[in-house]
Amino acid sequence: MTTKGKKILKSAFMNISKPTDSELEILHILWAQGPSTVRTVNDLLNEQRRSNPSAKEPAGYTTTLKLMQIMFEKGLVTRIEEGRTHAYTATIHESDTQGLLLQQFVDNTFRGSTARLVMQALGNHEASTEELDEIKALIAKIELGK
Amino acid sequence: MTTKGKKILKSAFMNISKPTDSELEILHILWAQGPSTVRTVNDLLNEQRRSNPSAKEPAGYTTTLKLMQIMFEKGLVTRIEEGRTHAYTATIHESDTQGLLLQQFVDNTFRGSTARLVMQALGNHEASTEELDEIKALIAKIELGK
DNA sequence: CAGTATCTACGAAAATATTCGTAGAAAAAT
DNA sequence: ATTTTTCTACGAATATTTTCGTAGATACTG
Repeated sequence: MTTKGKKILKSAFMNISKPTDSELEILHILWAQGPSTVRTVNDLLNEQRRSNPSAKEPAGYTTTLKLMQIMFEKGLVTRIEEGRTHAYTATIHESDTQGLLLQQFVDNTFRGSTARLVMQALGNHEASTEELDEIKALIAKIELGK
Repeated sequence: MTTKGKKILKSAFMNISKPTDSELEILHILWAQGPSTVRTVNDLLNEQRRSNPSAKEPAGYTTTLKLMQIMFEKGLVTRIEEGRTHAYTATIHESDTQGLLLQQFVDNTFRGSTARLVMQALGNHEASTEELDEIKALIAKIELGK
């Protein structure tokens, strides 16, 4: 098996394949919670899904278990045994992952134009005053560094 | 079949399902070129892929044909017969599609926080002075409207 | 005209992602 | 101590996406 054509996360960790949408849902929970059991992840996952009408149907326990086992095989998570259960931890950092997914998304959807992405994001979405201030501050900081 | 859990593009056009990655590649070509034949799309597609080392392998002609036929069935494109061949046209607008894909992407990857998306985008990517100015202008405009 | 190239349509294989049932071990509950 | 619950492991069914081979029609070439 070659890696040609595969999408690869090149964070501090090499050769970790891009997480699927389902995997990303789980990663978000692990990032927010820290090391968690399958039970915890499954409960939180379904809680989120139930409170979001456009989300997928709640997942069965073994579905989440299987996904996390696959993520373990892929190297997306590690796990340690705690008695009978396993505590899972994400091996990749949230911002690394977001950065690389963003890069791919900009390439795929905006043909690489970050500016157009930002315009679209700010234009469509109702950004709060606080968000806008944060962004302005960031721009100022970037301009200083130029 | 219900639409529950399906991802739906609600642009001016209702009930059009979200394009897959491959479909998006084709849409980009149609958006850039206007009405095009399968042959044209396939040629341009493979040209792009060959010049991008992290892209997928070039696609066979019937692969692209089949994809475009499926897109036609889904309503993502229309087509008119031109002699023996078909000229395909995207039915959805680029900015509508980008907006809705972006919404999903922000939800999936940034848990809905547009601000964090923008921060990540500006932070990682080398934005040009012109881009930054454009963005500042946009922010000013949004703030005026508040 | 005969042969070759090019097109559509279509079925189905291959690759990938998602879901769940079942089995067996360990813990908890009664 | 027996029953019930809660784990992991694992195989396999489903669903989705991507790829391609083949067949038949039409256009092009020599």
